[in-house]
Amino acid sequence: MLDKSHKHVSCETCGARKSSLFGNFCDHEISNIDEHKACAYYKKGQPIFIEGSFPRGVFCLNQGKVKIFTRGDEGKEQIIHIAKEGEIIGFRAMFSGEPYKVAASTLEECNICFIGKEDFLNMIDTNPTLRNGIMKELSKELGDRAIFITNMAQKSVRERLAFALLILGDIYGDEQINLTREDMANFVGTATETLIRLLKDFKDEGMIEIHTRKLEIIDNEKLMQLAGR
Amino acid sequence: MLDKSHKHVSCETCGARKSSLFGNFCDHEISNIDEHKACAYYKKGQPIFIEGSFPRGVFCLNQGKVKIFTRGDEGKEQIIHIAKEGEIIGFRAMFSGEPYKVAASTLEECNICFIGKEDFLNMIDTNPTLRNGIMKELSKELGDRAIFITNMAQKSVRERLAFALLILGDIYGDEQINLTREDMANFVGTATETLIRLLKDFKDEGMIEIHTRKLEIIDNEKLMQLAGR
DNA sequence: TAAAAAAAATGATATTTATCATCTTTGAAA
DNA sequence: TTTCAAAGATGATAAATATCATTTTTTTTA
Repeated sequence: MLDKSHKHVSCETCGARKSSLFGNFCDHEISNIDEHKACAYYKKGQPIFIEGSFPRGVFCLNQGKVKIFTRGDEGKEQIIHIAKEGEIIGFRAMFSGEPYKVAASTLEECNICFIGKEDFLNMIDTNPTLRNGIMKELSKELGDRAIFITNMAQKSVRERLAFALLILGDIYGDEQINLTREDMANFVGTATETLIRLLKDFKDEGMIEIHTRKLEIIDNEKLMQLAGR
Repeated sequence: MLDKSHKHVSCETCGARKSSLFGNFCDHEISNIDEHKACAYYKKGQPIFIEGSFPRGVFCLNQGKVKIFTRGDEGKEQIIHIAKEGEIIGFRAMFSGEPYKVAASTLEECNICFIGKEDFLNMIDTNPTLRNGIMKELSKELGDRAIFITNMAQKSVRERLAFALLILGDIYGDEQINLTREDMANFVGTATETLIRLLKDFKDEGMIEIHTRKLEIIDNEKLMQLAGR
């Protein structure tokens, strides 16, 4: 259980920072963020920002997992990305000048820090390393999404599930994958019932183990083979 | 028929430039590009760069249309974007440090200029306006691709075709849409046969007119309604 | 302009996946 | 604990779309 107070989480001691875009900031820069940011505890299932609203800053994920998603015409969610500790969320809309095209909400309890738009853009202007890191990140994601689109268009649901499980395995690390069947279906891009049936198949075929809500990957090799490439 | 010589196309007189990211460059900056770029004529169907290779610079589209695509496991193309006059192509891989995740090839005769990596990155570093333009572009595309993914996951082929036709209508402007059925199917993300059948339905329903290879949009309203939103 | 190649079109059929209805299990709250 | 709501699971059925085989039309090139 996380600390639910709104106590300040220092960037200096933030375990997630090392792996983040702020990873190589010097002391001076770190204390600059520390002074300007606000920290907050989020319950499971809480929205961080919603589609269509205008961004007022970026969010830095100190602890927990967050889903980034859009909604189709009938309101069904499509999960585009699952962010983990250390990721900066919502910086895309900071540059595009458009309102958010995606929404973000927590998948579990989270500690999230907020950096205001002005402060963030200021950092970008004055810190080439951060700037290059951001540009690199934007570019990488753009490439990933091209592949995501192609998978959606050409792979079967079964293949996409294998692909999704591999990604989820990376995100959850040593922890077991912990998502509702609905969220998982919305990540794979299929109906919840179809996802449930396929998970059972995967279990029967020895690729995963199902511990009620949590999933464990047993045969990475086989999943990779099935996912293609 | 375009000029097939490898004659230098001057940025000063380039009609496509006004609407491009170089649109507001001053004389000094323009002549800087002019000195460092190379111009080339491309035939229809010629590759500009391929998936997996390493980028050596960016391409500036002076005349013609270019498809940006990936290939799925069975080699089938998925068209991610169709670039038109004025667009800069291939700058994503310039920042990501990765090889190209997409390929580009011409859909018609093109005049394309090339700016080397070093020169381009130099411009980015020293020209904040260009840099912000690039970041805005990356961000916008990222948002567009989130919607693309969602459409793929949740819309029927019929709805996606309507959506695709609207986008193609924008790209082709007053010209008629001019793509092979296969390319169009690879943009919509469906089988060529399915696309052909649906085009006939759309014609019968009065949404488009088919002039052999070229398509004309007749009822924009109806397409928008069908595409959803 | 004829021949060949590429693209477009059509029909029949199979397969995948969504949808709807219902039932069971799990976890949270009273 | 017991109770209730949410999540998970299952079965039957329908619909959408892919696939394969074949024919026709258009475009390219010799």
